[in-house]
Amino acid sequence: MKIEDKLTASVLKGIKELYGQEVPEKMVQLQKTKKEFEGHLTLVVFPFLKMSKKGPEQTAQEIGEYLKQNEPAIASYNVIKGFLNLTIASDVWVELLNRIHADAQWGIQKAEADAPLVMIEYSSPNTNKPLHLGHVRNNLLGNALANVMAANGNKVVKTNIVNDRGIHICKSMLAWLKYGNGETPESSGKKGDHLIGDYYVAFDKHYKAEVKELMAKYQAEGMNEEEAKTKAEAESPLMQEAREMLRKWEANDPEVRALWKKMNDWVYAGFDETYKMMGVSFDKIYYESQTYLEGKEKVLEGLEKGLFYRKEDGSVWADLTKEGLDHKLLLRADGTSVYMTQDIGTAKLRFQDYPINKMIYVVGNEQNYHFQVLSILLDRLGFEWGKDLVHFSYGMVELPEGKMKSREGTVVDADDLMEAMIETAKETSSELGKLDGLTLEEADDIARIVGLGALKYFILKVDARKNMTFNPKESIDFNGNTGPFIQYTYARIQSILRKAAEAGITIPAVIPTGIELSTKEEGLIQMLADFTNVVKQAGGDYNPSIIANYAYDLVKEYNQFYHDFSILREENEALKIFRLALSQNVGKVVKLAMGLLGIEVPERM
RNA sequence: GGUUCCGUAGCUCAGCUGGAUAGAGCAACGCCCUUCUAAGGCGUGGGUCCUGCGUUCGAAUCGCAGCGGAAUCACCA
Repeated sequence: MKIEDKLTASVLKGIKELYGQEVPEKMVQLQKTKKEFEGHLTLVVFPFLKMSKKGPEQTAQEIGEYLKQNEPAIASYNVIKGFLNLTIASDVWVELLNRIHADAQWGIQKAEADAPLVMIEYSSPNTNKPLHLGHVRNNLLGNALANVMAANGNKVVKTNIVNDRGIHICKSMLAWLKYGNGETPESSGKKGDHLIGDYYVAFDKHYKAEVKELMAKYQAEGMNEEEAKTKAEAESPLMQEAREMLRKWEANDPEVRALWKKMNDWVYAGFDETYKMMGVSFDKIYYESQTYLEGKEKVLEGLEKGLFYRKEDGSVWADLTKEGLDHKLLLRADGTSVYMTQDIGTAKLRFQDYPINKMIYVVGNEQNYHFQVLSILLDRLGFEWGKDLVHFSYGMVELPEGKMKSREGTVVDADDLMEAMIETAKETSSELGKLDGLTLEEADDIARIVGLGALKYFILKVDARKNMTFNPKESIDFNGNTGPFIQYTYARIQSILRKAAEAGITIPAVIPTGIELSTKEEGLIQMLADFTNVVKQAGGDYNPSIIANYAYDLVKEYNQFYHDFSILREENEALKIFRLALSQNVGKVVKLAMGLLGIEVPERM
């Protein structure tokens, strides 16, 4: 039983005995005592003044005295204004540590057989260019959120919907045919996704040149700038060719399809490498080329049931005015799908594959309206989870100059960024002389863990809803509130544990009670115990950043303890064992918390 | 214009399910390695919590109004 619950029960009992009233549990506000006051938990007594008919201080005194007499866990109390600060006995803390100590997966719940199934869609790249910083945020958030949901006892299916069709892919294909000279990832030594991305940029370059030329021609013929631009864009031979290619693709033209498959496979091989380095994975991948026709069927079904309506030109619409929104197009007049239709089709396939109880879409906040609409449409179409679907909406990553634009080449490439972070980590390690006595392999592994840890933590510690600025010139920090700071604390703890093992000290399964603890030590146990609540809150709020901030607070507290107290040099044997056990469990919880974020921790650094 | 989100120290951010004197990191300055990893610890300075009104014993937190910024309101995906 949690200490808070135990105390709450005692307070309720006390109120009844002192003031003769039953009060709801909600009125018992127990919170962590602020650092500047003595005590562990604080009871806010203002809500009880009406029944005690006394001032706040006197009421607090009465309740405090009652608890001291009747609740063995309470060692002492003090009253400041309307706040009753309660100090909990050392033995209670040691017993609590023992519970944490006995549970290798402290705070992490396992999914029961009847646990709800949560599907999380994230990443969702286009296959015409490599992953960039925006995807990095998406992938890290999606992966962390999946871990957090699983730690809350849900069955989790991670899924990725790959946008593998459409005009943008045709642009890359066309440029490759025209300017590629048969270049392949093998022949060029480039990653497949980067190779294709280069041709996407090449298309844009040639297209822009064409438009410019045509515009000049039309303007010379007397058109104004805007007219000339519109006409030039419409008549650009390159763009027309790309559209023709898309038509051929939709008509299953064997040649176009073969090229499409070849080039997409190059891209997937590249993506796989990036995902692997990033440490993210998927249980099931869907491709839009396979789902985009499914939505049409579902929409027509809805049309028959009278959920949607058809305009004179043949296009199909949903009337969302009752929900305070607008009319939304679902099928074009020529019968082809739009974005929304595809998402409906994907939903249909997914529900065929899995008994989904909850669907979470990790998609940027520019899609807020889309998901508002999707929720309503899925609900109308009879998907039970449609109404409560979660759009995990995250803010944009911007550069100091503003938004990243892939066509203008201002994007921060995911592979480059990870490589740069690892390189920086390596340099830093070397400067600090941390690599002495390590093999090259060990040093590389640490650099990878630390470099990626810095990047991941940098992104995950921030509330996902907020837009964030990334300055490539100022590399991500390794000191202060950072991933490496947390990893460093973990490595320190492991170093102590290694030394203890070398000295033949073993940590028993049960730490004996009967020792006097410092407030620092008690506070650390309190924080460890709190991890269960943190995981629950992160799951309930769909917010991984809570885990990140918790990990930081915990190691900051531990570092103070580490600085102020001796562990291996402590002369009192019982205390030494306790401190070792405390350190070990801090290390364990740090590793679990970072694991939820998808961040590894090194044994030394 | 409608909708949604954001606004806290010079910068990056916590805190927001109402509670005590609003916290960290970075940057600046000063101190601490013959002692378990100094990627660390300690200290100093730095705030109209966007503004106003309201609810409350109590508001950074809740409500309303306004200001500033972002996204979106496509037969693009």
